[in-house]
Amino acid sequence: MYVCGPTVYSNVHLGNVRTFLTFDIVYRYLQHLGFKVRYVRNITDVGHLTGDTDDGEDKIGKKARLENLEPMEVVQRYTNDFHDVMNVFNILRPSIEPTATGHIVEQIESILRIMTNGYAYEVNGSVYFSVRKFSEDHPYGELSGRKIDELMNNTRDLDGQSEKRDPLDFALWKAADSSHLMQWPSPWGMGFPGWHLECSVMSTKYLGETFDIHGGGMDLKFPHHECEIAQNVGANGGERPVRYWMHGNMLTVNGRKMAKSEGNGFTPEELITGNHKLLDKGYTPMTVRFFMLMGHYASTLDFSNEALQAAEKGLSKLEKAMETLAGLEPTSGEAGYDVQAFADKCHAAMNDDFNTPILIATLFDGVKAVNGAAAGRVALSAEDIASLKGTFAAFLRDVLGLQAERASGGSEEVAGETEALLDLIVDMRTTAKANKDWGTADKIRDVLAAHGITIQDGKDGSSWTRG
RNA sequence: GGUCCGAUGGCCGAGUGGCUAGGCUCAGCUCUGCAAAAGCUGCUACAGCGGUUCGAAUCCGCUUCGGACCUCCA
Repeated sequence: MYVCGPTVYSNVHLGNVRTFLTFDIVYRYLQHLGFKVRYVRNITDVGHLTGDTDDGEDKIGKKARLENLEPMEVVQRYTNDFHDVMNVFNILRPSIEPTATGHIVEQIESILRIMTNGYAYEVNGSVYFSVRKFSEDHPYGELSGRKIDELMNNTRDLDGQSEKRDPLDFALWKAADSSHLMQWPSPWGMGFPGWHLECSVMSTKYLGETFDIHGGGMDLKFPHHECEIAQNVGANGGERPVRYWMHGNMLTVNGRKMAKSEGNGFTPEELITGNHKLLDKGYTPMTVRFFMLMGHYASTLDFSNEALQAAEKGLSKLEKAMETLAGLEPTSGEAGYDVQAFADKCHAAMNDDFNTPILIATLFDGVKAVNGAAAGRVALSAEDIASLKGTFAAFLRDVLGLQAERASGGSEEVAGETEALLDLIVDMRTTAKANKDWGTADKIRDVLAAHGITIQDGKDGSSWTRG
């Protein structure tokens, strides 16, 4: 599986996170099913232009110039940021994370093959892919459902400044003047590779000329992925280098795509701290992850405080059920629960195009059974409980990647002491309750609540939980 | 302007011809010293109009509104 990774010239925002989360789920589920997955996700560290015009500047080069940094300092900074964010959201690392600058040689070789096949031409030290020529021999626009003639008629900028023969052509190699911070020698002089090329070259190198899954954001479908196909076919022949294309849909804010240019993006940090004008409060990374998984990856997902709060409550319900399940004792009786059907439904949900909303709905069905068992309404055998534990662990933890939130701060010893103290306090409150000293009992509960500790009175005594 | 997609209850969001999605919210009830948690019940959802069909949220047409892409975007 190949997924288009980030261009590391600025901090990632939540919209970016959604896409990588989508493919994290694919990766996790395929592994759960027992597939050996080679997951390649690139880092774009050169070649991504700020525009498609000939004076378009390299995004990383521009950032480096503006901040007076080495381009590789920019790359390192935002690559680190990207990795940090992926870790925060519990998104697994890919098997291979190649960079564009690490594959300049392969890119030049690929360009030479495309030129040999007659689909590219050189102008003033730059090399362009000829879409018109390519389309005479192969389909172009198949993936995004576009037709060459329509594209020709609807090209926006028609000013004749371009050295391209055709507005649809795209750069494989761009000549660089001495002011460019990033440039490499090539058969056509000093320059740097075009953006689309790196993905073609790296996917082919690590996954072969034909591979199973190619993912990326919906906004990359055209032209990026269309160009990738053309380059692969133009260099290696064949017709369809990718068996399955998967596109994650956009995260929207007030119905509009979250994008840097719209100024409506949240950084993960702003979301967690709640430090943003559109946010009522902060949310934990797992709440955000759960929120995103409540929608199907192919649908747009609208961001809102209400939706985040719903996710927070829902996830909490699941987590509580996990705790309940851990301490559940086997019972015998009539009203049982079909744990096998439950597991089967979980698989069926994911088998249907990674339908995480259905999976979550199914998990809530399991929650009902767990709570029912805890209340003595549902009878579960030891085998049933073991099965439920296995299914929840597999789907909630492994597939959905929702890990238990850890109490913040403190070493394990301190945490242990805190727990002992809390147990003592709750015990004292139970004594107060037994003496009908409601004032003391309520005061203890209120003060602990102010510190994020919730006390619950059950029929078998009181217990406390964080958060 | 072109291409494509979408419109589901108070909110989010699944579902593609007949069967309760689910979560959250709100109200009532059970339990409880009071809460919380858990449970039960309800808030009579499928943008509008027409068509196909025994039957349409689901298929077809039109209308209205929204979005994405066509330029860099996850």
